[in-house]
Amino acid sequence: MIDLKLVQKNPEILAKALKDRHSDLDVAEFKQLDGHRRELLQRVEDLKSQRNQASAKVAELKRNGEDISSYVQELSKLSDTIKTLDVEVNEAKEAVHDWLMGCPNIPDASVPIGADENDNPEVRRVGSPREFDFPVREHGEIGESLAGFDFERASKLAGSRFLVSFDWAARLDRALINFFIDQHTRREDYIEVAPPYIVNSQTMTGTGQLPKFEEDLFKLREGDFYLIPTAEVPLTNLHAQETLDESILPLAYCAATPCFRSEAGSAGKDTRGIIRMHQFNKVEMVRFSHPEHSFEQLELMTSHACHLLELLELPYRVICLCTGDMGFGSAKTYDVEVWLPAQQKYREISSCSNCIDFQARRAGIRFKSKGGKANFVHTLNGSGLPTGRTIAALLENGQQKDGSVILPKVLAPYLHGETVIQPK
RNA sequence: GGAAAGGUAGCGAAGAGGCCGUAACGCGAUCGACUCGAAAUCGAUUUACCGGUGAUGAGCUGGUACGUGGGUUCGAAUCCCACCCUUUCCGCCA
Repeated sequence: MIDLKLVQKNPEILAKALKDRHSDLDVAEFKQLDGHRRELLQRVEDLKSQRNQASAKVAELKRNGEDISSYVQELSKLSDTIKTLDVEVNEAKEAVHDWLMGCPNIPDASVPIGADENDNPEVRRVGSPREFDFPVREHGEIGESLAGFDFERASKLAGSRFLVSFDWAARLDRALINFFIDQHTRREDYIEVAPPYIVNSQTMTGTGQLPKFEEDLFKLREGDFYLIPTAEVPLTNLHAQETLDESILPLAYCAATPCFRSEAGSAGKDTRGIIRMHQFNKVEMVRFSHPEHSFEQLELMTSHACHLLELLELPYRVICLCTGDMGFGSAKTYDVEVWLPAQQKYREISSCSNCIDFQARRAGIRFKSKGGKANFVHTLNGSGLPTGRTIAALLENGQQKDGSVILPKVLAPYLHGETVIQPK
């Protein structure tokens, strides 16, 4: 949620942000809703002030044993008026709140202005795509031919966009999780967390999945429960409604969890392979930062995702999402894209965002210095990394002419030394 | 799933229709006094949000909040209803 005060005092800032994002929201509508709310509020608060004064008088009279019946009748009328007006005030408040909850974050000044993914500038490119002297196969085919992926049985068990992994593929998934987590917790400053995979609607609202993007989520039939689409949701909400001591910032968490996404609206996209699944495993990084340092923290966190790809010897590039392509809650996002030889394209493997105070305000995550005033922290999140897309990249980039796949040496300790996947 | 107890400031906890919500009492935190310094002691300060005014500050001023949402009442932390959560016990279970 963006700052109410900011919209009231500087509506032109939000107007520009909405235009740059190609949003169809109109600040004029907010002005009208908020004006209405304030007008009603003033009226009802004035009446309540009258009632409070009168009530004190009634109490005093009653204590002295005097007759209060004449007051009671008049106050009854006043209370009825207040009750009616209170309903209107609540509706007006809700309208303003709903508008704000549906309003995206304001992009940082450093974010390039653009309409869609074609306007995302490349920040840097690392490693160079390998030259192949044989026809390159796509990862789904490689995985199936090496008896690691079983799409048919996955479809039988659950449906399309699911995967059953066997043998080396299942082991590789587990190895990558351990490798990523070890890097984050031993080399960097992340604290490993094992959060719930199911959260309630308040938690989903804190990070911005609700109320606007409910169709992207899997909702459980019983109770107020949703499957997490990313560990960003439980990790960021760990400190919801808390005031942190300033000295513990920056605070970093990572978690390996399955992620569940309905992929509504992506029919026909990435139907081959394992790029877009309803369920996949991912290690997520989340950082809580002092507002003054959050953009440095974004660079740092992005470098953590990139470092993993370097260790895995995968060519990648980093792009900066333009205003039109950025996610709802983000003020600035870097996407890290890994090279997929079969597609002859860089494809998103990590998305690192600084949400500034947007999520912190929704979830009530504050920090306080000694003797200072509480203020909202800045929250950041990034993939580091998803196992599925990483495996896809490893298979395509490591494929050999004889059908085998050579995996990077760095994974050897996690695979009992077996870094070559041989055809049976 | 059943039963009981509970949910009030940073923490513990009192209050049981108006005299009690910047909320008793205890702890903690911040500042000050005493001290060479510390401890102990003494004193002061210490909720958030939404309006009005003002400068998105200070100050002044009004309103709201006792788990959440309703109800009764001139008036609710207090009475009634529903729900959520916590703890303990029982049942079931990896």
